[in-house]
Amino acid sequence: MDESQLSDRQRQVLEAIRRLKQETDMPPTLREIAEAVGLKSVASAKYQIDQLKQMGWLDQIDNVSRGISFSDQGTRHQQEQEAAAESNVHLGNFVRVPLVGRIAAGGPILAEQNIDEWMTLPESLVGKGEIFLLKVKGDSMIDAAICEDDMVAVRVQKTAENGDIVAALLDDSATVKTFKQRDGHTWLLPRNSNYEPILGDEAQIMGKVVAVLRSL
Amino acid sequence: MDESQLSDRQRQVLEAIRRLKQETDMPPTLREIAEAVGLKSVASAKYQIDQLKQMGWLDQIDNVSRGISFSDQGTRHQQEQEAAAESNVHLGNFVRVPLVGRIAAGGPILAEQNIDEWMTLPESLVGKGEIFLLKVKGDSMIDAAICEDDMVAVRVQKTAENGDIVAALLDDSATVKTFKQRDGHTWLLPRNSNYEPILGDEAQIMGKVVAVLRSL
DNA sequence: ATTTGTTTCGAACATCTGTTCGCTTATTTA
DNA sequence: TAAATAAGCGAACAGATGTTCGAAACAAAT
Repeated sequence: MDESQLSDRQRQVLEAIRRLKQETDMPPTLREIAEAVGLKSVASAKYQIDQLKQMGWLDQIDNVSRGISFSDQGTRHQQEQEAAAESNVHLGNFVRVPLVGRIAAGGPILAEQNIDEWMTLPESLVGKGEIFLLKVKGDSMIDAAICEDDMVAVRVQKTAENGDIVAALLDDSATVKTFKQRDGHTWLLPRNSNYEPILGDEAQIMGKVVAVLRSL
Repeated sequence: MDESQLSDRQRQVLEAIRRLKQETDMPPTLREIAEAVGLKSVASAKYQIDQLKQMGWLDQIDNVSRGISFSDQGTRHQQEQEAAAESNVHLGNFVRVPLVGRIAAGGPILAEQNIDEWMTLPESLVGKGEIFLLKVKGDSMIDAAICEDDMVAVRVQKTAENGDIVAALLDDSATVKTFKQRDGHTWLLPRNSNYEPILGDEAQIMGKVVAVLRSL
């Protein structure tokens, strides 16, 4: 994804989208883009958008007004732009994460009714991605230094690597265990010699534990 | 601008706008709002928006799709909401805490040259008071579920109670141990059978550990 | 010069979105 | 009880927005 393969017009369009989005706090319409870069037809703007979409710079939702957004790659580039433009202003990045209470199998984990409260944490602690907090029940992970009533920050992902500490859904209840695949089976390993490994073939991986928080 | 004059429905609408805006990175349409809060008519959503607009909570550009934004006052309130983390009881603020690096005996612990970086944490996690962060060296507290490279939040205080986990200054280096007074002596107890208790009569108590943070 | 591909334009169209209106329902007030 | 107010609904309408299509302008290559 090299910027050098962009035409002047394409750079102009990307920059206009960034600027308009910052000014109005919402993505621009095709007509707003057309006017911003001096195109006299909406179709021309759409043509440019379609090109950038195909090149992977933009995402767009069909038939949705202002449905333009930067793709992951495009976002990365935009952030570099912004960082270069205003280098000293370090706006601390924060993530607003829900503390999930009741867990119901089947339904979406992050449904509104499951959320007890919200907490805002620095991104330096939990990283990027979709994060939620889970309160730890029991002492099955004590040898991994995770105690009862600790809060774990979980980044949503469907799979995991061997050795990752994951939050998994098993029989309507969430559990935190070490993830291990072996002999074609998935195991959820407690880190406490008083507990036995759990066969996790039927378990649903909610995400990977990326941080541990404990209030004393 | 008191929140108490808001009806349940109005609170619901404000919250939905905030949530949808965060999820989609653009303000919602009236129909999206209607569906989000369970209103079956677009007109009902507009009715609510008009109310909130008149009350000064929202701004809206006429005839512009997704033209809804929080007014200055509304934004202020939203930020308070976020800062408060919507916790049911705790209207906690945020605390800006320094991560202390090098420790020098004698001098003030929180001197500027000792501070590596700053982190902003929710007060619900670390509580009130003068707080600093310390990176843990070694595994002497492993049985208290505090590992090497964990960060402990320390609330500054000169004394401690038996059983408290404290940060203490001993021979120019900071250490985290369990505090115990017995037979007129102060002991700093490691929580790892490989280590021996330390006589802490000469140690300077920096403060009490009130939280543990671990990034994985 | 001809061809080819890219880009722009204008217009028509389909869909989305905001607005208005009359009517109902429930709640509050007189 | 009756009137008034608040809240919601459905439908129709108008304006905004995305989409499609054909034609024209333009540049580069043959």
